[in-house]
Parts: sequence; structure tokens; C-alpha cells
Amino acid sequence: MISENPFAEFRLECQNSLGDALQKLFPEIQIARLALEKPPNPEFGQLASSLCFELAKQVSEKPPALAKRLIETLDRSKFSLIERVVAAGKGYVNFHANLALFSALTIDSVRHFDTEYGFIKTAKSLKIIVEHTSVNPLHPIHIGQARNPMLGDAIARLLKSRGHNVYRHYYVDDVGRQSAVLAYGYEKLGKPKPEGKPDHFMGKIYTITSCLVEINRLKKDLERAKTASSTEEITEINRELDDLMSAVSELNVRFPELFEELLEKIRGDKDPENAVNELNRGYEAGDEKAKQIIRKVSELCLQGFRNTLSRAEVFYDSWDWESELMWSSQVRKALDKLKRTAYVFPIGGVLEFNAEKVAQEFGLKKKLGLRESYEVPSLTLVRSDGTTLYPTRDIAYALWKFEKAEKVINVIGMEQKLPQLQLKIALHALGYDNYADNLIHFAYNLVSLPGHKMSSRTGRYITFDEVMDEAVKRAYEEVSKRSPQLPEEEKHKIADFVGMGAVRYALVEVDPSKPVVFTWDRVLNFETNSAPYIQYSHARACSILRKAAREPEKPAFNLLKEKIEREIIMTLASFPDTFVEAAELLKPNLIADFANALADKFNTFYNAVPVIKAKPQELSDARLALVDAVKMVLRNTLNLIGIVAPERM
RNA sequence: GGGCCCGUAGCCUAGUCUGGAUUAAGGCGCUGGCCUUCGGAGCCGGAGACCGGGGGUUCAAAUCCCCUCGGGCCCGCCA
Repeated sequence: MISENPFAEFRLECQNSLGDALQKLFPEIQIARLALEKPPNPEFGQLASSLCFELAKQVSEKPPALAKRLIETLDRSKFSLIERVVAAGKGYVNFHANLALFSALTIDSVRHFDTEYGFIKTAKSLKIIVEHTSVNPLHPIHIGQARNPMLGDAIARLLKSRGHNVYRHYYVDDVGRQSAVLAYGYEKLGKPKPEGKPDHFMGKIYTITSCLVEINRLKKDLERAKTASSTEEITEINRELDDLMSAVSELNVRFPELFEELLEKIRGDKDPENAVNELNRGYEAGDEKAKQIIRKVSELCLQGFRNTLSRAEVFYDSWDWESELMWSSQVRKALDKLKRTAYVFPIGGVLEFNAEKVAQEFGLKKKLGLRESYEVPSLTLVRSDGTTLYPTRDIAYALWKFEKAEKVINVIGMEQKLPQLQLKIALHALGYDNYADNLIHFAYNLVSLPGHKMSSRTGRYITFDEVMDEAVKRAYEEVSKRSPQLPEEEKHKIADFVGMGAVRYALVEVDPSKPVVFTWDRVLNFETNSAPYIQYSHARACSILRKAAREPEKPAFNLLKEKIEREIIMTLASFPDTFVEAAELLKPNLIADFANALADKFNTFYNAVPVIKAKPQELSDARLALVDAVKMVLRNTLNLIGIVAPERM
């Protein structure tokens, strides 16, 4: 017998028999669903019902007595995976599985489905776009932003394994002032060939240029404020100026040559602020010169990103350029349509979208999880100079995505909750209720450095590349220490997937809604509760199978009587449930946890009992089959979070 | 001023959506063992939290509701 979800078979049997007994005993009572829990201790069986506590009130009978009566009513002739049912505690009904049968079912099933084990397919397969990463092409991807591709990619893998058609999109946000800032600096330098990794090179130019242009602007603002003698404004500007000045002096120390050169060139410009704005306007209008230079710097950054992300095994199906959306008039069309609704109004030269009014008139607040008293801020759609803003373009982008997919998941930091909310409301205003309902903002919390947050504008960040390099370097040291006899090439190969695995695991493991303070030992953990630990467990399992060099011909699963063996079997059996939950709730961290727990149990097993040399042969065979099943499930979990499952390491 | 997220042992984290069992689960660090029949990136044990605080709902609360404190984020003609 095999099953794609062994534990579900057992659960169903328990539910049915309990349901039947309940029906027999109390035909008049309706219980909506018979939820069963996993007991805290295997002594209490594998599944338990606390139904009697609820029932006790309705039938005025004590829970323990009720439990006893229910159990007596159970139809034992229908038991297959159930071995026995006992009343326990203050009124629990505990179901104990027939472990011999259940072990056989589980191990056979895992080995039968192999690479597909656990990946229960959805009843309704959808076309889903997962937009993730989308780091602005201005500077290298830093470690705070790296949480995004790690989560986004894991989500895409989960949904794909669930049977959906998943498209991974990268939104190249090349429209906007910052791109113009970078292009401006790059042009001033005479469009040099990048030294080193192109995104890192661009990052330096961007940060220095941005700070210098900004300081220039603030100084002018300061003069203006002084003549207007607005003290509040003056202190505010001075505060910002101080911050930038200290950032600038840091940059001067870090990149002296580039800094001097840019300082010199920008100084020669009367109004850098205006030059940047002109470039920005030109780009939006599709001006060739602006296009050429901004495209160039964006492409250079993306070249670096592709390199970085492919190292981490993250790939995309589509790179969507914001500029193309704009030039193709899709932004204009979406805007025109929105203008025709009753929710767009001009004020002070700009065009505003009244999200609050839409939320009220469409009765959206409850649905969107907002309090009735909360007033949704309005959204500026068009600047007074006629150019659009990011959220405006994002509306067009959402419409474009929904032409291609039924569901859209945007992996975006939670600091963008408001614009994402406004986007949803705008879709409602346009009459696309269906789109709005199928738009998911997958929000994750910030990664900060101890003491301050990362800032690309001031250059205070740790790049994803640095982190990967360091992790791989550390992994190499470990490999060299543990397996000095390996050839260099092999050592490097291992160091690569171990280091990368450690980084991926560290970023996926934590609940996305929790804020994370970046520390090196968070990602450089190679011990228990890390990717290397799980990878090692997998390699160990492979090693046993290799050494055994035989198929388990006659496994006697009823001989797997050790407590740890049963725990492993229950864990293997529950993997499909964990997978479904992780895929439905978009929680890749559940997979990471599961993998670690399984590896943990496997190592305990490994140390406790022999496999190859176990006697009799039927027991050895059963254990071999168990090891094989563990290996497969570990590999499946690692694949889900994009980590290599090695045969050796 | 308003809104959202987070708050679990010295540190990091799981569990919170869907409330359940006398022992709240792991890791790091501290500490005592296993100097290893299949790879020690390992295993076994010990000390350490009453789940930020207070109220409430319930037979039952880390979990649900209200209040409160602490940390972060957002409320821009930036993205």
C-alpha cells in the first residue's frame, strides 16, 4: 500500500471513526469539524481529540466519562491504521497508530514517490506571478535586500511544487530621479568602463553623486530658509546636511580617487540639481540621449545582479522594465482610465487619487483589514511637471501582470504597505475587484545593521556579494580542516554550496515579519540548525546507502521499534502536511524548520543504532529503507528552499 | 496625532492565523559525559524563560479581546 500523504490516511481514519461514534451516540449533535491535534507526547498516541470538552457542556456529562463512552462506541472492525484508542487526561481521546503498518505505508510511499514525495498538488492550478527582488539598478544588492530574493524564490519553488504555473518577475525600476542621479554622475566621469563588478562600481558612483547633489540642493534650500528666517526649517535642513556631510567624509576615505574626480566634475556644474531633473524628464519622454545613458547604467547594474543572484541559485522568467511600461503608453492609459473615475482630483498643480473615498464607497475597509476610523491617505499620481510617480506606474504594472496571470504576489518590504494598499484600492476604483482580491503583498521586515539601518543612499550597507564571499571562505576553511585529503577543486565545490546554503538558510529560516539585525554569526553558522547541518545529514545518509551497496530486499518494518525510529517515521509521514501548509500560507520557514527537525532526528538515530550491521538482515533492510526515505525527504526540503543536497561533503 | 509590524531563558529563534494534556521546543553561549561499529559539520546529560506588563473571555490562553510599556516602520510633487 502506498499513499501520497500517509499521515492524512491515518487522520482520515481517526476522523471517520470518531465521527461515526459521535453520530451513533448523539445523533442530534452537529460538530462542524472534527479537528484532531498532535499530542505533546508520543505516549498519548499520534493524534488526539479534545472534542469531549466541548461536548461535555452540551450533553452535561463529564469529559472523561464521555471520552470513555465514545471510545466504546467506536467500530473496531473498520480499524486499519489505528491500533487502539484510549481515553486519557481530563477527557482526551487518543488514537494510537498501528506502527508496523504505518511504517510500511510511510517508507514505501516516500520511496515510491521519491522526488515528488510531499508535493501534494493543488486542486486548482493557477497562473501565478511572483515579483521579487526588484532592487533598483543603482548599487549592488545589499544584505537587507537579499532577504527578498531568498523569500521570493522559495515561495516560487513552493508554489511550483504545489502544481501552479509560476512566473518569476524582476521589476527593473529604471524610471525616477535616482536613476538620473547615477546616470548624471556616470556621464560626468566620461562613461568609464567599470572597474571590478559593474554593480559595485555603479554603487560607488551613485552614492557619491547622490550625496554631492543632495548637499548642493540642501545648501540652496538653507539660503532660502535663512532669508525667510524659518528656524524650524533651518534646523531640519542642518540635521540632514550633517548626516550627508558625515556620509561624504566616509566616502572620501573609502574611495578617494573616484570621490575627488566626481567632486571636481560636479563642482564645475552650475546647477547639478537641474541637470538631474532634466535627465529624468528626458527619460520619461523617451529622449534618445537620456535613454542611452540611463539604460547603460541600469544594464551595468543588472549585469552584476544576474551574477550575484545566479550564485545564489535565483533565476527569473522575466525582467520587466518600468520604462518600457511607460513608453508603451500603458501608464498613460491606466492613468486616463483612473481619471475618468470620480476619485481623481487636481490640487495645487498635481493630480491626486482619493483612496479614502474609494475605500468608503466600495466598503473596502473591513475587507482590507482597516479600522473604519482609519483614513487612507490620498495618493499623488502626477507631479506638477507632468511626470508620473512610482505608485502610478505600479498601477499600470499590476494591470499588465493580471493580463498574464490570475494571481500576483509582490514580495516587497513592509515599509511599502501603504502604497501597496493604495494600489489595491486603485484596482477596485478601476473596477478590477478580481485583480485586487488576487493581489498579495508579501511583506517582510527590515534587516538592519547593529545601531542603524542600511542605507544605499549614504553607502552604509553590506553587500550580498560580500556576505556570500565570506560564507564561502569560511566554508572553505572548514572543509580544509575536516577533509584535507580532498583535491582543491573538490574543496572549492563543497565550500561553495555549503557557504551559499548557510546564507540562504539563515535568511529563510526567520519569520519574514520579524525585524532582523544583521550579524555575521547569523549567516556563518555551520552547526546544528543550519544548512550545512542538514546537508551533512543528507551526505551521511547517502554514505550509509553507498556503503551498504545493496537494495533492502526484505525489510521487516515491524522490527523498527525504537522510539527514535517511530519519531522519524511520523516526521516523514507528516511532510506532505507541512508542505501544503507552507505553500498555502507562503511560509518557507516552515520547510526550513522541518528540514532541521528531521536532520536532528536522523542524527540521533544514526548515533543510537547500527544500520548496515543490524541483525537480523530484515531489520537492517528496514533501517536501510528508512535511511533512504530520510535522504529523499531531506533532499526534497532542501530543494524547496534552493539549497544543494550533496552526496558527499 | 493616526496606522502597521515586532517583544518568548544571557543572546538568537520555533510555537500565535486554526486556544488544549502534570515537562513552553530548539540553537548559540555556560557546563558534565561519548576519545566515535555506518563520516565528530555528530550524539547523550545539566543549569537557564512562567511567554514585555496588566486586565478580560474560556472547562482550558504564549495563542483570542481590551488597556499599557518598549523597539521598528509608514503617513513625500522619493522609490
